[in-house]
Amino acid sequence: MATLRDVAKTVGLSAATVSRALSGHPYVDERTRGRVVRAARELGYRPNALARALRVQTTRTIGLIIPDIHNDFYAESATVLQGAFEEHGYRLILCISNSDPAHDRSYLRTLAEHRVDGIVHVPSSSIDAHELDAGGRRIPVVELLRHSPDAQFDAVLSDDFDGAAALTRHLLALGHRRIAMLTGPGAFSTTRYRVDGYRAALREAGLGPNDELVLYGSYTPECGHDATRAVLARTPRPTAIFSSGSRLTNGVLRALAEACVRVPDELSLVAYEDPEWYAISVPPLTCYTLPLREMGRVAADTIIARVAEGATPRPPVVLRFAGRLIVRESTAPPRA
Amino acid sequence: MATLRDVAKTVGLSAATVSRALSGHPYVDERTRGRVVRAARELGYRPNALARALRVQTTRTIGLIIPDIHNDFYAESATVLQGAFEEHGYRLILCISNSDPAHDRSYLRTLAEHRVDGIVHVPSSSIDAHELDAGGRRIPVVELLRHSPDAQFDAVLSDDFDGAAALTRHLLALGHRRIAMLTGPGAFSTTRYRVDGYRAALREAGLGPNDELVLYGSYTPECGHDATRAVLARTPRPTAIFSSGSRLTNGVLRALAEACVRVPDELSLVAYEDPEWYAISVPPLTCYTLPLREMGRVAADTIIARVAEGATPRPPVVLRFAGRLIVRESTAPPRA
DNA sequence: ATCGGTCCTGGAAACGGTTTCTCGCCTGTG
DNA sequence: CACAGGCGAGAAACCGTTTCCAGGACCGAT
Repeated sequence: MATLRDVAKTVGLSAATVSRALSGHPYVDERTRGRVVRAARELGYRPNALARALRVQTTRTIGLIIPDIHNDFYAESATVLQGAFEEHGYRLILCISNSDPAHDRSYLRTLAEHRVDGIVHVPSSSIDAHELDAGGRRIPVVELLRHSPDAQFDAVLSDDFDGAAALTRHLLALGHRRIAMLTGPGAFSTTRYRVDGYRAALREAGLGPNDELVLYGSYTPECGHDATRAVLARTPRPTAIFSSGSRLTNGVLRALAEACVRVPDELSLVAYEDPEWYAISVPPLTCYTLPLREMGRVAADTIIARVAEGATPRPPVVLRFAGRLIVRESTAPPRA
Repeated sequence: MATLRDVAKTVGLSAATVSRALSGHPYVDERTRGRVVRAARELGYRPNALARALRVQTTRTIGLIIPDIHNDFYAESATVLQGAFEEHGYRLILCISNSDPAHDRSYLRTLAEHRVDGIVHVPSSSIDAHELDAGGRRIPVVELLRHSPDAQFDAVLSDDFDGAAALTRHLLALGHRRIAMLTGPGAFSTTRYRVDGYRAALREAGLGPNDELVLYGSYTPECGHDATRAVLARTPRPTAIFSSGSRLTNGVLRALAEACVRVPDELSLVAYEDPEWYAISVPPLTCYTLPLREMGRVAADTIIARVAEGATPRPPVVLRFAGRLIVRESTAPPRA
């Protein structure tokens, strides 16, 4: 077995003393401690984290729910968060929701049942706050990147409105007027803000809202591919495409290559996010990059602070991080 | 609080009955069950997974340790595994080791302390089998993609030898003779097998082992970039590059673009793995793709079977999956 | 000699579920 | 009427820790 009691038995001490000896408690004789640690090692004793957590009512574990592990966007966040938690002695449980509200809720429930101390959530659904009640107290939640506005959670967001507006303005300044926007589900706050930013930029330029050029879908390469084909078939054909996610961009490029449309000569392309391969794409892509590392760190600090302060009610804080436009070679003035 | 006993108190029953009512036990009056579930819902009762696990001595949780979440290779494995576990009612705890042996071991220990029922491991170090003793029994482990040969674990591997040989033969058949190989740490089994495959293909072609053309590093874009610059500086310059990992490939392409080396006119490029962007790269990359989905599923089935059969000792099985050469447009006969 | 601290150690009660054992009740049967 | 057996429910033990409460030993001060 090798439980605490087994160790206690072999050294002829009580479980209490063994526990104290191993957890560095003062008031335990150094020779006794030596005997205990030696016996523990020999028996291959490994503490049971479950039992400990049950007793001390804290797991030092934080749950992270992200929609998609293939998206650099979220992969990067996960990496940063994990590093930050490690520094503070927290473990990370990573869940992948595939942007499915049912999965989303199910993971939330699971994490609550496992009594994680806190949750960092990239929501794919709006959630009932009381789903998070567990063992009497409310589990602290920090929302990352996406926002469920009615629920009163802390949030660390990017300024999607500004980002989309910046990309659109860049195209407008080059002279583009028919700009197709490819984006994800309208249910996500990110999608809505980006579309709003796009519209606002058009309005600034005195253009009416051409909502027939906004194509909603899911953030997958297939969707980007199909939407691009649809865009290319339009008459008059748009002179620029705004891809609202890196996996969409993948499909966009494939469709453009299939149709032998040259970028930026025949069509300009701007994209949200900046995964590794944007810079080495041919041509390198003009994009809007987010300070993901910083955002991840802030999210980690926020949730850790919330956990530490306990149930003290404090109004939620919402932070928005500005990104940066990177002009590369996928944009040029329209030809015609 | 909302514990089981609280529910019991409000409906005037014993904790035992409430437990039975909620877990679908027979021999509990249907009207009683109704009252219990109603009360549980009203009180917001949420079972404590820790307490349950402590009692029933199983967590229905499986740990997965991967080196790098940014690598499509592992991201895909994680996705497949998660899906498979979900079907069988297992949860997944995902740990990212960054290919650091210290992290690797630390996660192994953490997972053991949390009494996961099994572990799927992409090893970054050779591990002591007895590190996995926990609560008396040995936690089952399945190794994925990489192999620690001395430890007696089940393993689901790709045939790295064959893959590297296939890519090298493809280049040789086109007439290449000076083929540089860019690869990761020599400590990984994957790296060693791939280098062996490369050497074997050269030997078949009657070429001596030109080990000065094998550049070891780490599987990062920076490393690919720097190694490529080093390769380009060699005289005579190699006519082809073999990139042994997708993040390496990223750096290779960037370095080639900076040096204005055209692919495949001036230099051919083959790459291991096949992430989404290989096909839309310019030119699309010739590569060796692995049946990741299938491998993930087999790994999941294997670990679940091991968990189910308990401590029954059974000799470890090692499976190797063959991949497939995909010839795209990054390879051509050498010019000179 | 008594008292009041430190310094060690042990007993026992949690933590929140599950499971075994037991027991009473009811019904049907010989 | 005695009895077997199925059903429903409760008491108590258990999982492996931590921690509160006590108590004994030892020391110096009163």
